[in-house]
Amino acid sequence: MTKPRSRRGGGRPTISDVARKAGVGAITVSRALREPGRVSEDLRRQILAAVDELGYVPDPNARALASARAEVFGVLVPSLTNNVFAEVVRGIYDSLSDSPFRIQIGNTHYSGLEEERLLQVFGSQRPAALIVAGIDQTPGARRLLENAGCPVVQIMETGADPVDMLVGFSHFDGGRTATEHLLRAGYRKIGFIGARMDPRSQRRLAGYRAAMEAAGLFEPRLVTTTPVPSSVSLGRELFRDALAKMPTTDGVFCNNDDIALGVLFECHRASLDVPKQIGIVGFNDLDMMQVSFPSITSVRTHRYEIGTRAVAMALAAIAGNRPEQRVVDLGFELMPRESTAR
Amino acid sequence: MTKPRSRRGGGRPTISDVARKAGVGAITVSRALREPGRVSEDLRRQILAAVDELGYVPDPNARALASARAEVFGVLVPSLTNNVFAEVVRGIYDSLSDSPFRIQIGNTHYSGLEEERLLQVFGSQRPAALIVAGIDQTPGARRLLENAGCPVVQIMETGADPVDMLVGFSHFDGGRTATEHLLRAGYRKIGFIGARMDPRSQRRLAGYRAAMEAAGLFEPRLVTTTPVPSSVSLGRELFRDALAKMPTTDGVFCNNDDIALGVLFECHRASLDVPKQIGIVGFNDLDMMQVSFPSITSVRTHRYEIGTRAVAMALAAIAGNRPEQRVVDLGFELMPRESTAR
DNA sequence: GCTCGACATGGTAGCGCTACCATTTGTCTG
DNA sequence: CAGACAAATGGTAGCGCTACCATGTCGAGC
Repeated sequence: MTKPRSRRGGGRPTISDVARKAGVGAITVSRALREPGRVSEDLRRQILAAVDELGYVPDPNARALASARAEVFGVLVPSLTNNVFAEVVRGIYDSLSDSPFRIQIGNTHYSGLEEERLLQVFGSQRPAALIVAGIDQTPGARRLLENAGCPVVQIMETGADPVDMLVGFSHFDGGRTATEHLLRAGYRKIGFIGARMDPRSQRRLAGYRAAMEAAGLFEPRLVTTTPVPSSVSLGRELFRDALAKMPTTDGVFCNNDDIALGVLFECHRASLDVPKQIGIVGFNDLDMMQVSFPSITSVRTHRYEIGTRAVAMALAAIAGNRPEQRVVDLGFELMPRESTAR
Repeated sequence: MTKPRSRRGGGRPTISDVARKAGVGAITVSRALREPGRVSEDLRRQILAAVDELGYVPDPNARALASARAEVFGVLVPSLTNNVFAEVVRGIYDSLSDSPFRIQIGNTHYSGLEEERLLQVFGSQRPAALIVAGIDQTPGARRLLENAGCPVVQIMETGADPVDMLVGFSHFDGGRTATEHLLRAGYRKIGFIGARMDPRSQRRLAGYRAAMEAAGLFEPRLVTTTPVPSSVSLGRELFRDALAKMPTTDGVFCNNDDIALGVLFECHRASLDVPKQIGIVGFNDLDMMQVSFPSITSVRTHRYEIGTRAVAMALAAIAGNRPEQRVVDLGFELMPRESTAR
């Protein structure tokens, strides 16, 4: 009658090792670790001492299995290298670093199908919460989110009909505000240059169009877009295309700051004076916008805050006090700079 | 005598539901899913049909508990927003997207203690593999890696004494090569500008210093560094500081491309001719380096490949055929451009 | 015909933890 | 001082899966 002790486990201490050492029941150890308030001061001390001495670390897999709930935040973003999402993710990490929650990031590559697949994978773990970028999920993905059985926060946008909660801002308004700024500065032949053209870019384009139409200045040939992923070099190329199409262009609203920077560099190369001959507005307001020469006007978005706020809302919902405000609009801020100061 | 069926689980189908439906034992379902070759054609078809019909998805937590091994890659990087690590992580994701492995990223914030803490957390899950940035772990972290019981790949550097496997390149050589290039182009008062100054930056600085000393041109006052995180605007500031200290500076080797871009912008602002009056070399060769005006010489590093290669090595080790080459040097490539062409 | 081993399948017993319920003890009420 | 009730602790029975071992079947080899 030998005890088969630790058939597979690498001999790591388990909760009953701790319990034995502390002279208590296993369940009390479990409680001492998760709800310290429910265990008497004395025992708690004893237990923590035993934990320390044995170097006990709870097994999150066993925990998840027994409680039917993993201490994991699932995060779905379309890109990892895009600075915007990197900032959001950083906000999420920073807000969660002192919590017991682990983070699992999925990269959807801007694909609805991939998003659906990842949602399936993430859902099978019974995560504590899900944070997903965007509001344009496929019907299948939306159903998965609705049945996830955990708080869900959609991020980056605003809208009336979130799955559960929503934090972001209006890309349409951002695009319109940027364009109106150029109009106010006196630019007339204002182009739109955009890469990737995901749903958010589309909404910024729609905002641009609304502003241009309101001014009676919209022309389809002012719009230059591509589904290719955004980059500084692409910005330069697209601007050249745009100028070839419309040589009288006197301003551009760029889909994002990378594109804007590419446009600025092309202006330097082509000896086009910014802001005199060409006005430039970017989107997101990365650090470099204020440093470039000339500095570039941009629409500042609160990316890091979107991450922290999404986590805060999810944590509140987990704790049982779901925020009454299910949709949070963090807005944006136009940062006028030299590139439009003529 | 009611059956307590699914006391807690959200009523999701389990492996025995599938087994019952397919008319086989649970263990056969398990095998059909993990080692299809060991189950007869007939049963396999039946089982997969049942899986489909019920919408069965295996519970990774239960799986991990039973097999004492989670299908998780733990990845530890010092920053999520730094483009360099974002690219590495992208490589890791892309290489793992068709595998059953999930990815868990930890952000160490350049802190050895935080790295140690995260290693503890990650280790408790019994991950399939660990990928960690750098070779300068604390003794405690190194011990945790050695006892992780899974393949470990250190990345971003080369060295003689990896914990297990290592993929990267020599930052010292990179720094020296960049500096030698400036020297060859005729620059003499070459400054070093660096932010953050993590171990890799330190090695690049050491490479710079070696090259300058070999040329008999090293001076401590040519070096301008700060522990502050890197950014374009910081690059501009540091360059101003450097010029104030050493007005005769005629070239700079920048710790990274952000700093280099900041230097370039400051040159524009101060009407310093690049490359005539000031030569600039960056590090990493981000896309924008080739687009800027003038384009900036940089040291191209193979970040994405570091990620894919690290995963390939880990997967090989998991499969039992540990690569004979435990240390892989992916090298780097100097990209000479206008910023040093005088 | 019989043994042997390869192959296919299944049963049993956990993996390490927590939900649920039971028990004990102490404290407060009337 | 009985009764009620809260607080502290423990036992039992799983969570859903897989490692391990057992069983059955079949054809090859003697």
